[in-house]
Amino acid sequence: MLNLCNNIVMGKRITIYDLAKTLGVSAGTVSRSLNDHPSISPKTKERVITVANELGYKTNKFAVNLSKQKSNTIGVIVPKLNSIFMSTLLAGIEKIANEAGYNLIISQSLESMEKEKINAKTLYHSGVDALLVSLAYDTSNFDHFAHYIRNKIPLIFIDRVHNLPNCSTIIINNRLAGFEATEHLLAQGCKNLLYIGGNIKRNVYCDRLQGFKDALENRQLKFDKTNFLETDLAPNNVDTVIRYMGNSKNPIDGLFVASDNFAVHMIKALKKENYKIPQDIKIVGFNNDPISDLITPTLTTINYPGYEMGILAGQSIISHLNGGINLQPTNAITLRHKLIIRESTHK
Amino acid sequence: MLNLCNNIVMGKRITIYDLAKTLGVSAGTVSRSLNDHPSISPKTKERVITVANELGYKTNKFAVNLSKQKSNTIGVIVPKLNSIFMSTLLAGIEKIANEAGYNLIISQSLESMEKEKINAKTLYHSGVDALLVSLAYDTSNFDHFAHYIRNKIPLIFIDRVHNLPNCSTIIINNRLAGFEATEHLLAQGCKNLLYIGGNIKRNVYCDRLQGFKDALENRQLKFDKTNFLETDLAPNNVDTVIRYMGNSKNPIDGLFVASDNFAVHMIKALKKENYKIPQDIKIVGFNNDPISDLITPTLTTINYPGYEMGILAGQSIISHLNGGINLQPTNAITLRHKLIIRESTHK
DNA sequence: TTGTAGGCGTTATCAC
DNA sequence: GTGATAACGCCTACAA
Repeated sequence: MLNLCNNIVMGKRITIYDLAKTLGVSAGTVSRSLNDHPSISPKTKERVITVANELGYKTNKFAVNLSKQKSNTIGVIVPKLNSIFMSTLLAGIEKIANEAGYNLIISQSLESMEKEKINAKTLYHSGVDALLVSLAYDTSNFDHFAHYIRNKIPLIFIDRVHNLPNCSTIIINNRLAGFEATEHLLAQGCKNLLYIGGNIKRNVYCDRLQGFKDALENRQLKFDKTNFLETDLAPNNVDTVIRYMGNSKNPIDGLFVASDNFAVHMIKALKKENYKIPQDIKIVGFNNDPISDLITPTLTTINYPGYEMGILAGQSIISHLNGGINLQPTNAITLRHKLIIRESTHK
Repeated sequence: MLNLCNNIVMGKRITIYDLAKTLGVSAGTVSRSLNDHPSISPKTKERVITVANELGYKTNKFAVNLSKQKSNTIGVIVPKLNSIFMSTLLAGIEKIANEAGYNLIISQSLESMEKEKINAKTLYHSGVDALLVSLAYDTSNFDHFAHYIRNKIPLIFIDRVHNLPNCSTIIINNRLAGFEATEHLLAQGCKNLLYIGGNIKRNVYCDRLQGFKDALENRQLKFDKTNFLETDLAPNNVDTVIRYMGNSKNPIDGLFVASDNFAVHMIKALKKENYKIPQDIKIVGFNNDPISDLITPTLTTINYPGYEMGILAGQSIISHLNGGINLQPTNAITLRHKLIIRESTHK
C-alpha cells in the first residue's frame, strides 16, 4: 500500500516489470495476462489485473507500437475541415473508428496539392495503419500516395476520388445525380440552362457535368460551352457569375449549381437583382446542406449522404485492418443519392 | 545500387544500422547525423544523408516516440465534429499544429460526458503531448482530466470551459456579449424578452444568461423565470418553444437565442406562424454562422471568432510544448466579440 | 501454464 | 568527432 502511494505520487511510470516484481512472476506472464492471452490461468490473470489497477499501471503505447509495428491509428486528409459536408463525413468516420478503438489523425490540405503531399508524407511517417483521403481541388499528380500502395497500407478515397490500383473509392453516382437534377429543371420548363461547377479534374464536378450533358442530349437539346461555367465555388465569385448571366444572349432560366453553399449565395444575389425564383429562374443545388432548407426560397437539391459515407469508409477500413473482408478486390462503393424538390424549382 | 533496389523492392525496412553498415560507421553516428547534431563533422553528415536518401531510409516514429517518451501529437476532444463552429475551430487548430509539425488526434464526445471520459482516457493512453477540450453538453464531473494534470500534460479548454488548476481557457466574454445582445433588443424597443439557451452548467450559456439579466437590471427591468428557457438547442425543439411563446401572458417581442442554428430554425417557424420579423418580434442569435447572413431576414448576432480561437489555442499549446512561454500562470485568454446588427432587429 | 531472452529502432550517456 | 552500450517498455518465439 505504501508502495502504491510512492509510485503514484512520484510519478514514476510503472512497467510490466514492476508488476512482475511485486507479483513474483515474470514480465512475460504479466504481458500475457494483461492481453488476456488464452494460455494464462484465470487465477493469475486476476491477480495481475488487480495489482495493475492498484499500482495504477498504464500500458505504454509507444512500446506497443514499436513492438507491433502498428499504431492503431488511421490518417485522414480532407480538403478543409470547416465545411458542413466534410465535418459530417468526419463525424461518421470518427464514430466508427472510435468504437473500434482506433484513433484518427486528421489533417486538411486546404485545397492545395502541395499541402496534401506534405500531409500524406507526414502521416506516412507517423505510421498510420490506413489512410482516408478526399482530394484537394487541384490535385493532379498522385505520387504522394505511392508509398502507401507499395507498402500495402490500405488507402480509401472518399467523395473526391481517383482511381489508383488497389485503392477503393466511396462515392455517389454523380453523373446520374447530375442527370436527374438537370432533367428536373427541363421538366419544369427551363429552356436555357447553366451548369456551375468546380474544377472538372475532380470526378465530382466532371461527372455532374456529364450528367448535365446527358440530360440535354436526352431531350435532343444541344450542349453549348456557354452552358457551363467553371469556378472554384467561393462565395465571392457570385458577382462574376451574375455578370456572366446578364451578358448571356438568351436569358438563363435554369441553374444547376454543383454546391449548395454557392447556390444559396447565388439565390441571395439573384434576389437582390430582382430575379423571381422560381418564376424567372429555377435553381438546383447539390449536397442537401442544412442551409438549403432554411433559405428563402428553399433550395431543390441532391441529397448527399455524407455521414453515411463516413460510416461506410470507417467500416470498410476497420474490417480490412482487422483482417475481415479484404478491400483489394473492391473497387468502388456507390451510395444512393436522391433529388429533393423544394421551392426553388417549384411554385 | 543493387543493394538499393533489393532493399526497396523487398520492402524490408531500412534502419540506422543498415546505414551504419553500408557507411562503415556506428549507428550512433548515423542517428546524430540525421538529427543534425553539432558534434558531427559536416562531411560525415553529408555522407550519411546521401546514403539515407539512396537507400530510401524512413525514420521509425514508433522507436523515436518510445525513446523520447513523446509523440508529437496533440489530442482534441470536441462535442461534435459536424457543427460549423467546431469545424472552424478545428481548422484553426489544425493549421497551427500542422505548421509546427504536430499531428492532431481528434475525437468527438457527441455531447456525452461518458464518451468524453472514454476519449480522454484513450488519448491519455495514446500518449498525446497535450490535450485541447471543448466540453460536452452535460459534463459535470472532471475526474477524467486528473491524469493529465497530475502528469503535467498541458490541458487547454476552449469555448466550453471549466476552471481546473493549471489549465488555461480560451473564451470570449460571453456575459458581456449577452449583455450587448440584450441591450440592443431593449434599445430597439422590445418590452418582453425571452432568452433561449442551453444547459446552464456550461459557462457559455450561463454567462450569456447572466449578461441577459445584467441588461434587464441595467434598465431597471425585473428578470422573471418566464424570461428564460433552457433547451438543448436541437432544431426539433422549435415547436415546443413556439408553443411556450404562444402561452405567454404578455406577448414576447424580443428573442435572444444562444445559438444561430437554433435561431434560424426559430425564424423559419415564426414566419410560418405569421409573425413579422422584426416588426412583431426581434431576434438576436449567437455565433455569426454563415447562415445568419443568408436567411431572410438576416439575423443579428454576436460574432464568435472560432477560427481565431483555434489559432490561438494551437499557438499557446505549441509554444508551451516547445518550452517557450509557460502556460501555467496564464489562466484565461479572452477574445474580442462583436454585435453584428442585421435585419432581424432593425427595419 | 509460465519463464527466458532476443527483438522492435532510436536516443543518450559514457568513454576514447 | 566517433564508437559502445544501455535504456525506452512491450511482445513473442522457444524452452522448460
